[in-house]
Amino acid sequence: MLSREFYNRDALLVAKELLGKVLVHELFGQKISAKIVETEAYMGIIDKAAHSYGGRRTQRVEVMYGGPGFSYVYFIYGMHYCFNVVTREEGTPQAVLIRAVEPIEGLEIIAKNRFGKEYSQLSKSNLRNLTNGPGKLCQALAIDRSLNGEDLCGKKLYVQEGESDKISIVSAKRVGIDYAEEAKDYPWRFYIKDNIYVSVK
DNA sequence: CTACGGATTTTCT
DNA sequence: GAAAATCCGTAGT
Repeated sequence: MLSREFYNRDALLVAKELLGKVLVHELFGQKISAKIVETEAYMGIIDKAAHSYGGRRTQRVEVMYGGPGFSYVYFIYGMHYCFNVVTREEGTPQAVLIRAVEPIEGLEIIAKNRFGKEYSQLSKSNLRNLTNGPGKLCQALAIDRSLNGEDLCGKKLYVQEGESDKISIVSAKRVGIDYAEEAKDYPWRFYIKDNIYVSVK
């Protein structure tokens, strides 16, 4: 798995380098894994789109103020979870939102979690919508509030190296942050070019 | 293919 | 009391 030091850097750098790596959740002795294909950097104090903008420090965002390499999971729109990786040292509240992944292992569990069906019964539309969004991948990988604050340098939820294929990275505006004034146009979303699981091209 | 609105509840003001 | 780092179904082109 990735070292604590990997996460102890600016979210912009970590967001780019997480692309192509593999997110793993071990649950009930089963392994669910998926390649990270889309991320967004949230740069903390100076970023109007970040939950920690201006040093806002509430119960919800507390984990962002802790050390690097821990998970930040929050509940949004009354029904979805979003999974982030906390970056930078204690006191500097940055994070990287994982926006989309490509399923690798545990396909049956993923299919069941998302659509309550066997993998072989999924429609073409089902397959395309398995993990191509922040809320969708949390449902697919069974990530919920109980995993908020989880140590990603542990054995339950972690990120490991992927295949060392060369990937082409695209930068784009972040999604769903129209309230963030000038910050809404910053090119702080990154994704793997031509990957079909990317949520917004 | 795009556009739109409803769902549903935590979180913060 | 309002907004939210989203998703899904339906209707229209």
